[in-house]
Amino acid sequence: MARETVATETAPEELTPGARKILDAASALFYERGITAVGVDLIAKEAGTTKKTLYDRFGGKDALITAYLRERDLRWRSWLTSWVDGHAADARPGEQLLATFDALAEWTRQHNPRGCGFVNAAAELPDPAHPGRRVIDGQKRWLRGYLFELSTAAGADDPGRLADELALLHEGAVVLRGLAVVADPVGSARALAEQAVERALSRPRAAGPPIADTRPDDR
Amino acid sequence: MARETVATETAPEELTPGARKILDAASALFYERGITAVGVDLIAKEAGTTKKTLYDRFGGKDALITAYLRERDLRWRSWLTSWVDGHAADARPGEQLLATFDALAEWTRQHNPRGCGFVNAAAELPDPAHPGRRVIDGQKRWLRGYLFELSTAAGADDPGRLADELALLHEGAVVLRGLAVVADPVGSARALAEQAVERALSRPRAAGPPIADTRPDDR
DNA sequence: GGCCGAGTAGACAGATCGGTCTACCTCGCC
DNA sequence: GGCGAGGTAGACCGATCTGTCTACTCGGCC
Repeated sequence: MARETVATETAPEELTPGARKILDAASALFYERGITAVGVDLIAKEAGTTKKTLYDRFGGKDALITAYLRERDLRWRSWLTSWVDGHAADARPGEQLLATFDALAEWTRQHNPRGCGFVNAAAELPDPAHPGRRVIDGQKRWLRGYLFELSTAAGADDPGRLADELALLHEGAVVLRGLAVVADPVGSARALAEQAVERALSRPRAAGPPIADTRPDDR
Repeated sequence: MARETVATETAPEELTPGARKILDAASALFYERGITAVGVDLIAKEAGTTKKTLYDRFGGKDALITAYLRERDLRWRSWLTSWVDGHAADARPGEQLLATFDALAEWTRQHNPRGCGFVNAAAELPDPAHPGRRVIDGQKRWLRGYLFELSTAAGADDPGRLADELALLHEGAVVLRGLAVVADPVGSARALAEQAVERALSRPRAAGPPIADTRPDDR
């Protein structure tokens, strides 16, 4: 029983060819049609494999859902960090914070026509005990933490507040991308972010003990 | 066939007692557990009625989903407008725009522990032809239009841009409410909104022809 | 009294759900 | 040559899905 769940524990590169095809098919179907609405039969058929392989490699649908979320999370993290590192490495303070919105713009263009995959998944996983929920929480916490780091490095007067605000703008932009009601949500978010960053940097943090982060609950 | 769909076309007050119980039960279950995951048998059982009544009154699950979204939409609209009218009727310009976030704060406290019901529903209704999608689009467009009206009344220099920004902040706040990663998302959104409103009102609109709205696609 | 809208009770249908199973094939490695 | 991991093919299970149906009850209205 412990061996079968190996696919959800190790790096995605170590997946068996069959498991790789299944995870690819499941990722596309889960995002495009919803998690509950997609059955394991369809996934196996779309992947060109059989349910046997699916259950041998992943153990069950819940584990497959979790693997889908985990891989999407990893992809987003490396996308964002490599973009920020590459496009604003030695720019003026605050530029890296705004670069996250440029990364988001390109990400949504390529991978997010239907809104945030994690928000959508959370809507379908109401049970807080579901393993996928931990991945979703981790993704949101990671982004907020990353923004907190960049805010601190930029010298924001209250990096915790700025991180909260920028995380909010990220979420709002991604969600509105999926609902065609605002012309350029990422652009609007970036404009608001510029204001927020400007304000946070206009009153530079006083020298002294570093300001503690004010995250809601770190358990 | 035309008669059966009466419940989805008329005001919710005109619902039959049985239909009322079914819609109430369905609304709670759809929001708390997700739309696809909830079956009609459970809805009928939870409502203390039978499937027969459900199909006689609503015609089918899709129509029931649409009725759920429609009623939730109406409730939110009247909640927001009455709050804004009551709490900031004769205040200084821009105050009404910020009052929408106070209304949102109380709304999420009472009705939105699991994020935006419309965003969650959109995640489960990928088919653009589903009648529920029109309700979701209508809700988002209405909010954006309402914010545009308030922005214009407040004398914003670019009410279209301000409406886009405030709509974005609303969405971000509601979504983040459902994911406990930011301490007070509505508060953060309100803080950002204050900045945006202040900026939009600091350069009052020049006299002359009214600025045309720049909505993405009004069909 | 007669009628009809509304509701209850519950069987029923066909499809699909997640999940298990047997049987067989193929490939690389010892 | 033998062995085991990975895969294919497909039957099978019980449960649940949406949706339909018959039969009966109740209450208000003409």
